[in-house]
Amino acid sequence: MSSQRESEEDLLRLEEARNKFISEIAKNIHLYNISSSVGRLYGTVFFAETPMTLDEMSQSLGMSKTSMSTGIRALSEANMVERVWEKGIRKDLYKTEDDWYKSFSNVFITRWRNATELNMSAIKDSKKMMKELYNESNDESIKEKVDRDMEKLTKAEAYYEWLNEVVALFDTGEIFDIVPKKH
Amino acid sequence: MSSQRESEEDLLRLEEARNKFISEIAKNIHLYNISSSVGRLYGTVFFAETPMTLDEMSQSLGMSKTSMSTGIRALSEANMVERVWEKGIRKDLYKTEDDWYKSFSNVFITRWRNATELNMSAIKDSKKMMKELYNESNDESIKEKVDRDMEKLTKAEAYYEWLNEVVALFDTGEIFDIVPKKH
DNA sequence: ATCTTTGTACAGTTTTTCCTGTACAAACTT
DNA sequence: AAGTTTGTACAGGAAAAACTGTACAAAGAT
Repeated sequence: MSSQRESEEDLLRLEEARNKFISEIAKNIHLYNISSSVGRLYGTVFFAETPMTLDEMSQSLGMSKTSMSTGIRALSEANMVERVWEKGIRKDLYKTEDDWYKSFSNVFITRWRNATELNMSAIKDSKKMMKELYNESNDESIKEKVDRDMEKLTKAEAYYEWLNEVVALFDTGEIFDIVPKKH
Repeated sequence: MSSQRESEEDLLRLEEARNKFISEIAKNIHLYNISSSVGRLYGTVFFAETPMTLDEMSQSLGMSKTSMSTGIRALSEANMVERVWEKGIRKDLYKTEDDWYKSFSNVFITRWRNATELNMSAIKDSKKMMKELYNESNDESIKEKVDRDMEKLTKAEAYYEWLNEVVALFDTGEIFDIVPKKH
């Protein structure tokens, strides 16, 4: 038999244990470009026994419902939480995406693919402008400068091509042949 | 022969071509947890024909020398620029690290390794607390909750182990056997 | 030893980000 | 149809980050 008092103490201890992990998540989630307090939100939903409503989150974190709304949106965009349907319940319900591999890949792939593509396209533009300048200029010192710059850009380009292939490794799931998922 | 006027125009065009790339870097450098204006600083040093002093950067960007100092420190910590010695020159000189693979790896590895290790250690702590609670509690509903939480944490742990191995792939350079460097 | 140059710590200001409360539209209930 | 409930847009306020100028210590020049 367990007394009421004991149970309350136990619940506090459970809270404490959960909080340890939640705090760490909050500290490191900036790697996903997500703020620390939205990280706490994630942690809260992660440990929730059932999918949570915005009001429950607000209550649990002592923050406004508006913040919960924007926080959940950020987490959704990063594929870290998802909306869940339950019949008879009018409020929106959210749970954490339980495939951690998927959320990591999603964030990593989208961010880096986007960056490499934009950078590569900027390099192409810059090179094109420089080539034209090279052909049209009569100034030797300018031509030398352009030459050096183009070389630098070509090196950068090669790197971005490499990075793009690395991203593809994750995108295709090939990475899991190299480093298998753990169970 | 090239006139003075022509050369000035050419220099402007070169500036413009460089700026195209610099702006793109500035836009995407937040992926390295570096602010946009420090990204411009990076780009400026990248295209400089010789290593730059803080005063030259300040002049070139129209920003305070203090900002250059802190900006360069951030870039150094990310291994994106390095200090360079030239005899007879008293001022500190900086150039960009020209091995892009190295700077990427450095940032990626340090950040993610650090995060995974802290998270794994937090998971271990949380699990330990939960195990103790499980053994000491007499409340069945608490025990169930603890059970479910531990399962969640175990899943997260497996993921972090995987991530850690992925980081090792980059750390050891093994990644270059899988996706070879471009030339 | 004195004078100059150079990088950065620090305090104050500006800009940006984060958070809240109010207000309201969309959807549901009666 | 009128009345509720629920999520979010938006404006204003609080907190954090970025930037600047001043001041000074360390190192170099005279």
